[in-house]
Amino acid sequence: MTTIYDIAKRTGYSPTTVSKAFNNYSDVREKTRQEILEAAREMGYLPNAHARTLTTKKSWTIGVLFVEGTGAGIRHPFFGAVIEDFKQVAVEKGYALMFISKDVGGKQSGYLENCRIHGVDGVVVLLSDYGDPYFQELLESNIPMVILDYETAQAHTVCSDNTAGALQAVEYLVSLGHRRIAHISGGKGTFPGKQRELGYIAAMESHSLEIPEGGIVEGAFYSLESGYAAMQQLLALQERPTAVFASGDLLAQGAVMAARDSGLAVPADISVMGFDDIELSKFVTPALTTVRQDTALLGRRAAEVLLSSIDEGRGEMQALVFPVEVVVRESCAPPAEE
Amino acid sequence: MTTIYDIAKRTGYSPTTVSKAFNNYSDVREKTRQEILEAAREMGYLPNAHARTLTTKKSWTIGVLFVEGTGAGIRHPFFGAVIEDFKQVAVEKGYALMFISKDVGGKQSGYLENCRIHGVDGVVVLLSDYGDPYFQELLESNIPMVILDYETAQAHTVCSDNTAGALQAVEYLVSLGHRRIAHISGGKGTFPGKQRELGYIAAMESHSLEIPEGGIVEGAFYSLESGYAAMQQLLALQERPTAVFASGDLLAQGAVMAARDSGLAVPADISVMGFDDIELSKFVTPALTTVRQDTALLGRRAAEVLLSSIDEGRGEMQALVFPVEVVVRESCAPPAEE
DNA sequence: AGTGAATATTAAAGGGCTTACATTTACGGC
DNA sequence: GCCGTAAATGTAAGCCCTTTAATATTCACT
Repeated sequence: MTTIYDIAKRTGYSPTTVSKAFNNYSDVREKTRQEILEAAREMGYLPNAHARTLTTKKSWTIGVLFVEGTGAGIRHPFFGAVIEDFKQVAVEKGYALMFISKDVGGKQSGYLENCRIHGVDGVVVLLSDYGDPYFQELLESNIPMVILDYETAQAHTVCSDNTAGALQAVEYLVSLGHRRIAHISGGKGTFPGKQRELGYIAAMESHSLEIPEGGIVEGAFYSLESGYAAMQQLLALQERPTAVFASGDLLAQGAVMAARDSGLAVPADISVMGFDDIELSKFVTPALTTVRQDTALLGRRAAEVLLSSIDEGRGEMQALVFPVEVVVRESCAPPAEE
Repeated sequence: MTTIYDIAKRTGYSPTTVSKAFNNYSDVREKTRQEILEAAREMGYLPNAHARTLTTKKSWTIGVLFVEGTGAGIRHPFFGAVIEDFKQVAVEKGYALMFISKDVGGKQSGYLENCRIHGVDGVVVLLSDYGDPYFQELLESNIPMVILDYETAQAHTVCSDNTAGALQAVEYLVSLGHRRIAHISGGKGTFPGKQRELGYIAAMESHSLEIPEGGIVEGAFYSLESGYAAMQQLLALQERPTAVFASGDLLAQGAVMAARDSGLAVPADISVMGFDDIELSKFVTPALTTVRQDTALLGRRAAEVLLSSIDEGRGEMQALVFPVEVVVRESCAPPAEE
């Protein structure tokens, strides 16, 4: 492995000068720099990131805290899309991404601990359970951080305007003529779930529509299965709703399947609307009418916020909220005449 | 930041002993170790991975080479699933995962270079374009490596039995009574694409079935759009095939949509079969009959192969091939009477 | 020539950890 | 009491790089 010492020996300069040549110090003569760079190329020199980090305290590494345990992980359609765009700008700026787990080598250690051990310069958080004590510990720390799908004054946050999204969704259903609109809520603990539920309630109130007794059902983990189960509950209601707004696309799709299995046609007999616009939503039949989040924008802006927080200190915490839009497809229609 | 020197000072032992205490050397007395560990805990000591790596030459980091550029990246449904399981066993064994890009900080540098700079202990490769010269460069190197969805004698490889899968697919279609079976092939450059096409051809021959002129169409990037276009070509054929075997689920789904847009019902008028069994395949209508790859197994075994290659030297190259299975759902049926 | 200011180069000190090797301590046996 | 061995601990060098402060060189100008 070639080091700056080897280059120094070969060119006759000191290691100091060699190092400076690579780091574009203004006090090495252009001719000298060229000589050194040329030698480095010939010798196949590559800098050692660990040695550099050891002295500079800067690792050029960003920790990625990704949903663990639920079995979704990297597969998670929404977070997966966001992180991909995040990665693009981070890499562009010279950073590498590293997954931070809480149990490494079978030892329970926690996110913060692993961040410290690896000396990451910052962290991007994409979790669904923000109650996790290990996450809280990280949150208390002073590591530059950006969190997705969550809001807190303790860190920069980036999320979609869930409340407004839910509002728009209900608006749309109302505009089709629906009045008995039920809601399949996201998991209790999730931030977007709460927001969307709030938006739903607010929208119903603003139209003076009554929320049917039992008209809000919780679906766990945003999973297809829980959407299915939730829909079964809704269909068993005294007065069956004519439209259902689900907090996630998978929940919605589960609802569609439950309706179908009960002999109801979507959207002829009952309308179903989702949230997220994950990839599969345009392929299912009927294609899902939903609320689209701009994942590319979320990812990109999250990266920008984090990087500038790394460069310029944490500064004022930013809570970025991005607008969403209703994507009309085939799963909603005016209610059937009664 | 607490270091072993701080602990040494506080406990009165030397840094050496402190280091040994952490590394479970047998020559520190149990009582001493306890004292040191206790002090470390009180002082909030955490080891510095970079310093450790610098001396030991072992980074406990695995580089992940993930499809770039096509826009799919982490979203890629198949690779995403595989890497998730890979990650699980790697983390379990104490490794962290780091994404390796070829252009960092706007500089074109290449995979190998970045692996060296970060001193990764090994690399897992999930690419679709294995012709990339930067990948070739990496392949020539001696970095422990496991490659997915590819075969070469130069590295350990893990893939599904694509040929057999294609064979089984055709078998199944034949068993339903189909004889005019067309194929939508994967991209020219992809390894699984070639394998599956070969399997298709072999299967057709073994049944003495003629491959219709123009009955093999290439779909680029395994994308929905190219599946759609390919299907349009097939439907325009003199004698329309009664069944189409597509090299990927997205291709297949595109084909289904093309058929539908041409006024054909799937599977009543034409059967469509896919490959991969990505998540959405069970949600579309008709649910896609396809060939399932065991992504969990692929990921897990890939990790095991890589880790043992790291521990015990590269050794004999292994080419692991895993069986696949036909998943019967709704998109295939016996051909219509003529 | 001599001065001072600017420019170019280097020595040396870390950064936090591991490890080969050296040294000290403990202890049973004579 | 002294020796030898095994067990426990310590010294010091080294991993590769950066950075501060000091030294050397150049050059313009009296």
